[in-house]
Amino acid sequence: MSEIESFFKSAFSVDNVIFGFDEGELNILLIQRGAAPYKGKWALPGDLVYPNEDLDTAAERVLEQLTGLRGVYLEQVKTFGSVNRHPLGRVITVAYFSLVKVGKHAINPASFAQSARWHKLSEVKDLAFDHNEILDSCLKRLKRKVRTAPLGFELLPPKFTLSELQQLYDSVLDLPKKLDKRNFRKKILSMGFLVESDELQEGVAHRPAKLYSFDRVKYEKFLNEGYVFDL
Amino acid sequence: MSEIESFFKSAFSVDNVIFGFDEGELNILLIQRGAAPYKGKWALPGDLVYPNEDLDTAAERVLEQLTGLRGVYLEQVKTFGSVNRHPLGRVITVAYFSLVKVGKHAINPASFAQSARWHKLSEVKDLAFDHNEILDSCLKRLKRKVRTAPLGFELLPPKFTLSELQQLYDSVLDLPKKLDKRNFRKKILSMGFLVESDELQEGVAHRPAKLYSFDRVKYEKFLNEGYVFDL
DNA sequence: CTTATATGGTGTAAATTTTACAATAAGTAC
DNA sequence: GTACTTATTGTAAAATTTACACCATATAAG
Repeated sequence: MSEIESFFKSAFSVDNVIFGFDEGELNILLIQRGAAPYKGKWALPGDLVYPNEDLDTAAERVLEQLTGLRGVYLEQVKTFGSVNRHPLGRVITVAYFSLVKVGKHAINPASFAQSARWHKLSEVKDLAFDHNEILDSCLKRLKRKVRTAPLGFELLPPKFTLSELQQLYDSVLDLPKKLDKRNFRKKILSMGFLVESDELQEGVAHRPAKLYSFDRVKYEKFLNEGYVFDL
Repeated sequence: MSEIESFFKSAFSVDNVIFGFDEGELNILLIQRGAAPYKGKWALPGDLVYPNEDLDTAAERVLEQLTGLRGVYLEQVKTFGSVNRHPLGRVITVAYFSLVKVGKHAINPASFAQSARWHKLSEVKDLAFDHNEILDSCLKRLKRKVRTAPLGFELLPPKFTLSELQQLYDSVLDLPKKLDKRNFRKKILSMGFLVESDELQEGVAHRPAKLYSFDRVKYEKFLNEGYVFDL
């Protein structure tokens, strides 16, 4: 094999850390591998990139095949290419993370693996390949990004309470101390892109909270006036 | 050709945005292409990744072959993989940026291209391939990173004046208003990891400034005490 | 229906950080 | 020695961040 040919003995893939928020906790969607290598192990959903497919498109495809969702938030994070990261050959993988609303979709593992399900982030361990490292990178990115862009809303239903929103931030940021309730509400409301609905929370055994929603147009105005999201 | 084979009809490369700081301005090191495609055009230095080479190693190699420098700051930024980004085939490229001290090295274009030289960032335009887009991403990353980590020092000689340091920040950040001199000095000195030397600036036609240097050990202490670099 | 329980919702004062701003000091050039 | 250029330093006002506690309103239990 000529030297130039050997450059083409490689493939590239995308892997997707799909974050969801459920039961007050950050979750990720994993597949269980149905074949070697790492048969039976949990792994990030991913696939080889098709020859005529852009990277972002491949990441969207993986997500859509698994969840049926389109148009969700997706961000490229980092590329992993250690020589021996894949037992069967040289495969470099581009890691993405996406944010989905848990429950707004059915999971279809068939196209990928023997099974797939949500895992509490706190219970994830020992993934296939270098996927623990990939997860760490994506989580770190999420923690940063969630403070500088209004991404939290991608993980919540269209209408949510301020406590749910704060719980989300507390969970994602995982700070030694929880955010202060009054200060959090003051700050997020002062930005002016959350709109109060006239609906209330239902089915709770206590005073129901008001439901709010994120107004994208108002957020654009907020940006155009020179403000920045910073939590 | 079988479908699986077609996955291997691709290659990957690294491209490196090498930043330097000279004459009060941010500069980048470009090569001039000696062969098609884009013959004669200026481009980012880069190369295919060897079959047994890690991505970071490839980026270090490109930098070392061009400048002779090792151990400089290098950071992966983003991967570009549009189907048609390379006229000769499917090549995805992992973009890195590095920070070097201009003048501490000789440039050796031979291994890459017909020539190579530093360009003022403000005068760079119309690069080969999608390299303008890559440059934009790296510059954006640098702008963010320089405020949250003590990277500026990588672009300066070991001993520098506070005015040089501020000039660097003004240049990199390119804000509508320059930083305030007194506030800048107060803030950076209060972090406690710049050490004043007993030397003075030489060869200037005005009061010479004190020279300072960055103390990496003191910076580690600063971090361990829970502070964060934030400028 | 009364009480227990749980979360929702709200304001203010102190501490800290950020901002704005100008006069003197110390060199070289002529 | 005079002109010129950049170096160096402090303070007051404004803005932001932090800390903190009580009453409201719903369901659940008795």
